[in-house]
Amino acid sequence: MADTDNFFDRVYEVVRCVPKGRVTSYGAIAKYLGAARSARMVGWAMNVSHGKEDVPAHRVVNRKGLLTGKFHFDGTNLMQQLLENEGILIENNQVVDFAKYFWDPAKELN
DNA sequence: GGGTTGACAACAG
DNA sequence: GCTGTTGCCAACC
Repeated sequence: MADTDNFFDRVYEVVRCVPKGRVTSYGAIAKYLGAARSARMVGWAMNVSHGKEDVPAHRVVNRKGLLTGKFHFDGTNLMQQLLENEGILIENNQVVDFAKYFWDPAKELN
């Protein structure tokens, strides 16, 4: 386990550290990992993290706060329901007051 | 070893 | 402001 995950494991760790009621963006995580231009890698990691309950992928949204990956979840609005359960309001597949709920690992974890 | 894909992001039109 | 294209890098076929 875990020798092939080095890049993903970093993502898991960051996402896992995201406090409840907060959301982060792929770019923020990627940038924290030193791969700011590789935000897609974060999304790929999320795909693998799908089977990991410790990785709240629903707290990870794109730069616009849009729930891009909600279609990848089991249900259609499962991701939204989870975020609402965290206390985050979602409207039109987008996080309300995204900037307020935005959690920057490079800043918070620093 | 090579080509395509991908839960994004930034720039150009 | 939105749509289209490019870039980036790792995984998948």
